[in-house]
Amino acid sequence: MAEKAHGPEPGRASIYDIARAAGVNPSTVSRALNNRDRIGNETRLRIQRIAEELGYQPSDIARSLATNRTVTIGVVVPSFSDPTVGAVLAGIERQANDAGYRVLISTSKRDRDRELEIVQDFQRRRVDGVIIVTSHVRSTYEVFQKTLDVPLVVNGHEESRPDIAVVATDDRLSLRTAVQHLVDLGHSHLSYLGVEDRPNSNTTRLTAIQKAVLAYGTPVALTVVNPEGSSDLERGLAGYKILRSSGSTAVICYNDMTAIGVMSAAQRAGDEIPRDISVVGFDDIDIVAHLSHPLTTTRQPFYRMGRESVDCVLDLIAGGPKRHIVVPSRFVIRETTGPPSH
Amino acid sequence: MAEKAHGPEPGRASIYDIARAAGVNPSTVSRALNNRDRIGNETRLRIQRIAEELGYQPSDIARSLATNRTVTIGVVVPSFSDPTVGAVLAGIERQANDAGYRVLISTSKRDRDRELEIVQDFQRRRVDGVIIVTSHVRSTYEVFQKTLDVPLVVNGHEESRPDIAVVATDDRLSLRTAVQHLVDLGHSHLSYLGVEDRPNSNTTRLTAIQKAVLAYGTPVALTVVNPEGSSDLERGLAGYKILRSSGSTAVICYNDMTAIGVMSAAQRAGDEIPRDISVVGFDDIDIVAHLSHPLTTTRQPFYRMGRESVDCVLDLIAGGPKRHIVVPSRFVIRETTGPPSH
DNA sequence: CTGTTAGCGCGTTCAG
DNA sequence: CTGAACGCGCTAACAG
Repeated sequence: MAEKAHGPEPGRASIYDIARAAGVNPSTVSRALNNRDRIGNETRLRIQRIAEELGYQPSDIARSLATNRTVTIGVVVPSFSDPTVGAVLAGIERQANDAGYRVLISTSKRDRDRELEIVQDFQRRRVDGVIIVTSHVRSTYEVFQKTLDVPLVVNGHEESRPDIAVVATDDRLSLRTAVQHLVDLGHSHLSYLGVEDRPNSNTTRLTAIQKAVLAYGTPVALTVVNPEGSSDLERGLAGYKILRSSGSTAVICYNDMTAIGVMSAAQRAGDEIPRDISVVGFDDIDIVAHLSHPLTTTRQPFYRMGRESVDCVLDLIAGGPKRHIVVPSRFVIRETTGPPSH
Repeated sequence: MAEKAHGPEPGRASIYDIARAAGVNPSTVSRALNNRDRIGNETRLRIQRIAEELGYQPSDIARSLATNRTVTIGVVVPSFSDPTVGAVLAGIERQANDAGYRVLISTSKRDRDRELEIVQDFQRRRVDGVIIVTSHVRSTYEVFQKTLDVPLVVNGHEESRPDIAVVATDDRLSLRTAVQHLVDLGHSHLSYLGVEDRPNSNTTRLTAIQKAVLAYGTPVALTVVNPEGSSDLERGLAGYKILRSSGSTAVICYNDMTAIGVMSAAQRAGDEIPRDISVVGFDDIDIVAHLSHPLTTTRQPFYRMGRESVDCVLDLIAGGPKRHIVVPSRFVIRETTGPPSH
């Protein structure tokens, strides 16, 4: 295919070519092809047939230049290899397509500068709106303020500046439930296994847990572990011995992947779950319900958040207000949590 | 942000505004901003400064209309929720960005018609090239033939029509190695657990296994299972009892996710891996090396395939030939395969 | 070195 | 109901 880059007919005919072939004016062709008013039915059909024959492919870029709209929303995600991102993207694409919009995606790799560059690139491309999934805007706000001139929605942050539209889950509630669950089971020494490369959400979650723990007074202790590693899985693997040596009998992990790492390390160390250690994840990615030890975790409505984000940005485009949407998450108890053995 | 959709300066200044402010001609502004030749250094700097002050954001769509290039390559993927896709996309984005290209992604949901629609949409947007990851082009070729007029590369298919550029791994070699491995361990009754929604690759893999099995003559039997299910995981779960009742002592799964399903079902049934059943996956997605039973599987170079695809399509854009690139995959033996117990 | 003049392909007035 | 003319924002010849 694409035998000769610019063959005779294929694809590169313009409305001028059609107009000439049909013996009409280009503007008439425009009307016919866009099913506009004020055009005769027979000429419309004739023109459409000719367009078909010529293999006419309208140029969206010319159209965008003329209409000043691209019908496109730009999406920034941290990575493609994160299953949670996949679910959000699926929701975004679905809702956007339903509304007749297209989606333009780039990965920030969790890099502040890159995030900013991408948004600026989006603006050069004249996207109608932007969604940033798990963003750094909060800390880069001044720079954004200066150069941003497009409707923007941030997806994933619980709390943010009131002048930024946001769609998020409330991590705190479900983490409080998680702590409650573990305490009810009889655990008096918990630990939190965090990540260092996502300071915002990590701190939010840690704080939520700390608060929840404090509510029980002294009987409950909390150890915080922030292992190094190049992936969540590795961080989980690396964190296990540390938290184990701390004497805690249960661990709440930053997310499911770190939990998988923890469990893998436990298994390797000959420890039994949940007898020797209770494990709690976060996200509820597809696999964790089907692991040898189905994981207790909190289910995040990623797909739905994606759709909500689109609704939110479309509202903005239509001139609506900056909404702050919080969607509920749900704590799911499965088989990796149980009473401590001693 | 985006306080007023079209504020005073922000973002919507054109080279005309700059030209007026600088007292020069618009084309001079164009030259200055694109660091072209034939322009005085002081005027260049002056113009750049003014552009900065006005918060100038060049319009890529106007530029594209003028240059007839978008510096964008369109990518069709089956889904965002597939970890293998994530890796391919990461490679594609990386290589494309390194070459100064952007990437436009849409999901086909494995649907023929949707795949075609997306490619046509890409053409309307005038992308410079297209990459389809795990495509249906082979079976839709006639339709494509008619409407396609853009460099195209298919990623993932082993074999394809010679008139389509392709980047793929050779599944057959590693599957032969897998069969060899199992036979060497003493297995005489294998089974293949396939999927029904990807007939092309599924058939290719099945055929490869059948051929490999036949090479051993009668002593090796092969049972084929194609369980229904809405996800690979579920297909694995559903397939287990069938293949177990067939009497086979080892199973080669379509991919790692189905293998995870199989292992989960085995565990639930009280069977031990690999004592009661040896399990082989395909893909080597990140987690499987860290499961309670590290999975024997074949490692696919997804990231690299993504990069190669970009190189391939850029070659095409530059007028090069339709290449057929085959990148090697590697069979990795871990802990889910062992000798049969009886 | 810089200004002038044409388009790129389409939508959209405003006339007829 | 249709044609003519202009503009979207920018690049690219061709002059000066």
